[in-house]
Amino acid sequence: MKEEILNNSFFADDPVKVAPKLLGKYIIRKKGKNLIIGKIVETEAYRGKGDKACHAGRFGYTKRTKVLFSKPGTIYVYPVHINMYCFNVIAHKDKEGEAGGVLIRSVEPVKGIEIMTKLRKKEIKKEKDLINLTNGPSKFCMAFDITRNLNGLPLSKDYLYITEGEKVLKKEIGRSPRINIPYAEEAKDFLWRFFIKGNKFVSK
DNA sequence: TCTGGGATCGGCT
DNA sequence: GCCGATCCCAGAC
Repeated sequence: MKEEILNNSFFADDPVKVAPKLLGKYIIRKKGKNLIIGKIVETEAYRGKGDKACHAGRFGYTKRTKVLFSKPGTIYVYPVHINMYCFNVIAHKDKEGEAGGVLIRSVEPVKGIEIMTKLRKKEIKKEKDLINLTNGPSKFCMAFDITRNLNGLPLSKDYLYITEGEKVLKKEIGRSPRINIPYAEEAKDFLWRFFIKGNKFVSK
């Protein structure tokens, strides 16, 4: 495992290229003295222009979507339903008017499992309970205490950051259409979901 | 094991 | 008003 922190240039590219590159990376949440660490095992790319699944593509520049147009490496958190959030990192070719991001769909717990368990208000009795802790975009947000007060902030070693983590080979990466975007017309068939093949913490 | 429905917030359609 | 980049539980098999 490499502890080197990714810098913003990592995210200054097409989200469809950044999304698979994030697999195997460690996402780290700092809460006081405690660290919560997860290995990223599933991501989805959302490209601004021409992507009807992406909020920026559907609605243009609005109060909610303006964060998608901000600098690569910015945090985008938004409520998807009641008390549930999704976490994205802004990724695009750092040019005026560009928008896009990468959704973290699931992670494998590496450290701080007791804290995640408390935040999720769950108990771990079987292996299945452990998998259920972080194998979905909103579950991951709950387990990592990611809420909308992080929306619009940059990734930072003070509270939330991503490191090199583990290397993932190309042949280990699977891809599929994105999940739960039936309204996105032709964009719902784009193979913009990426995951580590065979990893138990992948959501489907 | 699988499926359908409820939750009851918040931004835009 | 409408409905979602979701989760969880109850009830059916």
